[in-house]
Amino acid sequence: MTPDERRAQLLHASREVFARLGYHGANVSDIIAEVGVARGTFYNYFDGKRAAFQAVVEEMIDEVVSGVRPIDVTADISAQVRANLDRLVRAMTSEAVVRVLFSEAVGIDEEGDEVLRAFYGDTLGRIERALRTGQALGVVRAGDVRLKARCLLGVIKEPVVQAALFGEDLVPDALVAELLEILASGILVGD
Amino acid sequence: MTPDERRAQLLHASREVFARLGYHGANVSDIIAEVGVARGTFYNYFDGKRAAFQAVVEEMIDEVVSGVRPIDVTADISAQVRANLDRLVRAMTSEAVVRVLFSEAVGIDEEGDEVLRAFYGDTLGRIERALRTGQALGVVRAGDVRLKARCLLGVIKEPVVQAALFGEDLVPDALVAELLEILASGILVGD
Amino acid sequence: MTPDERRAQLLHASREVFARLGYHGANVSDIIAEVGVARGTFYNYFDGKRAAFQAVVEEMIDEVVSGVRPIDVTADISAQVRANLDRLVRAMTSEAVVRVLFSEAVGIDEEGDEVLRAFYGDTLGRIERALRTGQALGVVRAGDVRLKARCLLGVIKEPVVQAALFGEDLVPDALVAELLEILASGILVGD
Amino acid sequence: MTPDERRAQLLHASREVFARLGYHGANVSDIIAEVGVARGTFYNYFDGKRAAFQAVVEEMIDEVVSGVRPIDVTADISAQVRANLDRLVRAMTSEAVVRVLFSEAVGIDEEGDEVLRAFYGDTLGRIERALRTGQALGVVRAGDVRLKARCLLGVIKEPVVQAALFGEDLVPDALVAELLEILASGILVGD
DNA sequence: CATGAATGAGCTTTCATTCAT
DNA sequence: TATGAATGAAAGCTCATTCAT
Repeated sequence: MTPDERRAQLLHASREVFARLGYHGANVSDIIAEVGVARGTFYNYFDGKRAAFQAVVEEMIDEVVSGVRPIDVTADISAQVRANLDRLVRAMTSEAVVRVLFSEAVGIDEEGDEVLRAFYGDTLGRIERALRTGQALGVVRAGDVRLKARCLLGVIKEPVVQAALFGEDLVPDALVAELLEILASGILVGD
Repeated sequence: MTPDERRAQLLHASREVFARLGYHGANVSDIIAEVGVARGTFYNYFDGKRAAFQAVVEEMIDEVVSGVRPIDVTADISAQVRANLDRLVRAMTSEAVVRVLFSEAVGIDEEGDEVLRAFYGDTLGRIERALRTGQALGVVRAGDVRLKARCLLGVIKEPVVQAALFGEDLVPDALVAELLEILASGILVGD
Repeated sequence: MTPDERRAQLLHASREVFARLGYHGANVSDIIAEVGVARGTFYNYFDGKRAAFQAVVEEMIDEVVSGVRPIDVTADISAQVRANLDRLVRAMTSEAVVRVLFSEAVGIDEEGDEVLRAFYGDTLGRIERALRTGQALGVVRAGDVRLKARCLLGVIKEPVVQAALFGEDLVPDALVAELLEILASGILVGD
Repeated sequence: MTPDERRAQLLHASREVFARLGYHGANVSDIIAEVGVARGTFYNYFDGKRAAFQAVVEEMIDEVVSGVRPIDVTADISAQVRANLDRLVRAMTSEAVVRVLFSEAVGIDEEGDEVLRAFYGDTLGRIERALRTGQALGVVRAGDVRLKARCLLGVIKEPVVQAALFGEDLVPDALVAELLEILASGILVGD
């Protein structure tokens, strides 16, 4: 087993353990037990529990962020929006991601918050840009884009978080459909 | 100082400390230092750190939930919706509430999750009922009410959470206005 | 047992243990075992192993330093010198003091070195002042007082250190007598 | 690179590292990093950290001890004494030697103490023999030679140790001159 | 009721050493 | 000989909780 494989193995185990037990509930012991490796080995690959968690968070952030692609205004926009939404929802529809990224990662320490701010800053920035492009094209309503972006993020995230909290399986397609409708028309019957 | 006052005092201090330091970052020492009372006294009023936190969470849940009143269909509906949103946003626009309820309270233990599920179940139930009423009245679009309710919660909650994460002051009025627009018409320019 | 007594008890045990095992050889476990107290109790009284050691060192420094009294030039000088030497030698003729102060305390960390520098600075300062007074009175040879002071300290300290290293019992009186002779006439037969 | 060269290289690096960081502060990692060699290689040449330190100590002891030559009574004695002192002071006036030999080497374990006892026994034995010769020749005062030897060692060693502790540069010539005066006449103005 | 000294399980982390390649 | 991944014993420290006063 090469060092790279070992590291991957430990990272994977960390992800499992942190998702199952949470940051504070998880021990280094749990992680090494999962891999079947000695305590010292863990510290050969990560600076500590905190660093392993950070690595897990960053991996998850990558998964989520990489799903959001910039909109090509010369192609079918609504198809791209739908595709982005779809990838985003699917990336978030992993209990592990929800648990770790949206719950455990919050408020561990200042450095962790920094990473999270970077994540949200990045994600929201992408959404904002898309919205601004949409405004220029006349397909997005006028108004505070930052606020709209946050609302949009919330409308996507919350159903996922709630499904995880209640242990339900989320059907991505249904959520995407609902989201598209809300995007298009809101919730109230506009006349 | 009567026992009730003592308990209130300790609860208040707990709230402050948990909001400032988070559940895992806070010590019983911090709480008793805030009140200026001996360690044993704390345990005379609460079963432990966990129980004090639970009490804080429940107090906060009450504050948030009590803001959402049932809609009286014989009166001006949109005014009631606006008023509900307003109270909800204001109740959540306390850094303490956001920090404790939306971050720290998640995933501490199974019992805590139960309380949280109750909270969200209650809140979402109220929203669902309102939506169903709205559907019956023809002012809310058809479709999965549970999903809509969660989306609605997210659209309210996320801007608040993000503002807290980035340390910004949130203007409730602006948020409420935005929310109303999204409710009514979505984000995209309807045809 | 009052807190003060407890602290004294722990300090005493720390002194014993550090003297016997050295700083690096000693564990907090050794100290609490000596007292028969729980681990946490130790940390209620000292910030940690390092702090307990510091306290021991400072106690010992006090014992040694307090033995050196300023010379009253209006009284019998040589008697005072003899008395000072006597107290100094006796204070240092404790295996514990020698071991801890002259061996273990050196080079633990920068803060520890600072304390040690303060100790030596203080002690050597007293000796220097006495020598300068002696020079003014014409009873001490001219020359670099700082260097003389260090030589003087060495001539006192080394026999004590060596006796400890070889596990011999040192007879303070014999050492004091020898020191007085060296002070007065050196080692070589003067012309 | 021959095995002998490798060993010398590792020994040199150990010396550097132990002098800089002290025995307990130094890691095997530090030593191999200094040489740029793998961990296992270190253990091919030394039995372990302890053994490498011992080798360093013994090397230093040789340097110091070899400076003290027996007195040839048929030649100029005081010139030989001066030369011995000079070599001794110069050998000790290396921060590395002082740090390692006079601080770190003390009290590591029983075996280390044995080596140190051997060193001091040897050095003090040489000094004692010289003193005894001097007594026979009538140039050294009568009295306990062992005690005198220790005092003599202390008067040499302490200024060196103090200079190292305070980070001062020691001028060997000045120290030698002072030592010669103390040897000859003590510190007090005789008769 | 209030006090606060005592408890001790449990956690993270270090690092000298080994040994298969 | 050189390598370096793996090992695991051992240490320091925290802090929620208890209970005798």
